[in-house]
Amino acid sequence: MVRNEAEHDSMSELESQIENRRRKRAELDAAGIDAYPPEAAHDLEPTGVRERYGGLSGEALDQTPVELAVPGRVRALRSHGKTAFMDLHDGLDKLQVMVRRPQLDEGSATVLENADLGDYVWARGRMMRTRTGELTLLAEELRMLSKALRPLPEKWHGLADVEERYRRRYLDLIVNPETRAIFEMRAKFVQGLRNALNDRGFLEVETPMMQPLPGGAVARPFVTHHNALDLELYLRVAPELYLKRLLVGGLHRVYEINRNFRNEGVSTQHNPEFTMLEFYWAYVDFRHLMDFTEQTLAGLTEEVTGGTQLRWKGHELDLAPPWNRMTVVEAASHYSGTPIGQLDSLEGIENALADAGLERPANHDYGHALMALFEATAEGHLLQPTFITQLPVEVSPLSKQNREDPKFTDRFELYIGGMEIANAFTELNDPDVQAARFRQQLAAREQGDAEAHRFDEDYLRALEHGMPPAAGEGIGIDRLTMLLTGSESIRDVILFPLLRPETRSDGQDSIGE
RNA sequence: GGGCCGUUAGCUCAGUUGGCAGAGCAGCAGACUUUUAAUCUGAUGGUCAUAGGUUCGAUUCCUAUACGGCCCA
Repeated sequence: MVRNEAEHDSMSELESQIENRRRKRAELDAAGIDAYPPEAAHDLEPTGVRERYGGLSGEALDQTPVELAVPGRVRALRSHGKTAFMDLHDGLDKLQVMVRRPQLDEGSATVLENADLGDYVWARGRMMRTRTGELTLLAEELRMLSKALRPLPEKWHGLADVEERYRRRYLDLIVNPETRAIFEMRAKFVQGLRNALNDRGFLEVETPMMQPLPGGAVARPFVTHHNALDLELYLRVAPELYLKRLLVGGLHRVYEINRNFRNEGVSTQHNPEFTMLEFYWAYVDFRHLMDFTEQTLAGLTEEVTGGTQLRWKGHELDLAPPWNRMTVVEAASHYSGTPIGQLDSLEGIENALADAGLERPANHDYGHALMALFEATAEGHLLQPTFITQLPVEVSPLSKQNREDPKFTDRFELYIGGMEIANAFTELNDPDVQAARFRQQLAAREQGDAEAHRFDEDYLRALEHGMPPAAGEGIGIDRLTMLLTGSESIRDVILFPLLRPETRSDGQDSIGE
């Protein structure tokens, strides 16, 4: 296609910047300098240099010279005629490098000539302090470690465009130190959880993420296919049923920290893949897990953030034990303003739903109605850590019933900041009762409840071999990280959250259709 | 799925009640031997998300679409 002149020689701003950088790369090539050398022998990175020599005065550095080779990404470049300064970053800290052009060998001078913001550069020289007292490497030699062909976002404002931060997380991490801090805190917290469990004799295991029968949670699964076996498989919605098979197998304290996949909408609190800790503890019941949970989460919060208080959406949360404990009925009654006695029948709850202007849930039973009332009226108010106990049996197909009131199960959900953070219960280990629960779920499924639990014969068979009394819990790592870091969207605590694929904006897609 | 909002230079943002599109940073050319958001001079850089429509004229108004954000389901 013939285009007119104006279009012909036009080069976008970005293209011309890339062109400039490629030109510099070519000049390095022409000088016989490898723009992408295979290694970079060095003494310390910028953070290490500061840790080690940050306390030394200029005089001390002059008296006992320190020679160092340091690599890093060029984040600032200030040229003053015959002198130039560059800041080398390692992601945590920076080190200023000073060069005097007349004192550089020819190769180093070529590197300086052709250095841009964003390049990885290596500098060797002597440590000193400048007139302003800045700890500085006075370089005698420079090497290019990796030539960046694209420009970085602006140094001062960083990368603000939310979509760009998620799609190009590497840029977000380079220019926004808060982003890095979130993921470091997340890692530290997960490590603390592992330590807490390992210290109590738990064994970390990995169970299938691809399951022939999805189970362990009320959720819709992703479907996939194994070619060689010609087998429908589901990405797991929970590891629960496999971990409990391990209880049967005598692994009496087990846990797994990994991804679950639920085929549902995306929101500030939901990503289709998310990370859960699930652990199972033989011979204890759900009350024991409440104690363990509040102690452990409060302790780790303090360890990671320095205190038990958290700022969350303008509120001050305090994770210091003891935490509130109330039953679902108590919470629903309190926050909906319904007399507690009215909530012991399906009819009473449906009246309360109607009074609150809420629709009846599709599953026409006591448990689903009660949970609908609770979720609509109470959940968002539960800012301070609160254990909501005694969930109804209809929504708890894997929990053991309460011995006094069989309408309810020995189960709790933990709410913090208005979000469900954890879910735990005394495990149902009576194979006959479990079989009956599966049948009930099957009936619900046949009536159109796509989230109802499947009938898992292989799991029942395991229970028939005897599972010790036990309690199990799942803790949402992403949401906890949100609380710890004050992130109001789950996408801010997941490195690569699910986004729709980018489409080209040059109109090409709209032609074919 | 619904409602509201956003999309302007590589980045961060102005702006046009419809009349040649603006700044800072980055980039380019130059000056400068202790700067650190270096400074100074100069010249650049735009399909104003995409596709239609209204209009003498649309980046601006209208419609649709894409992607994103927030809220609701």
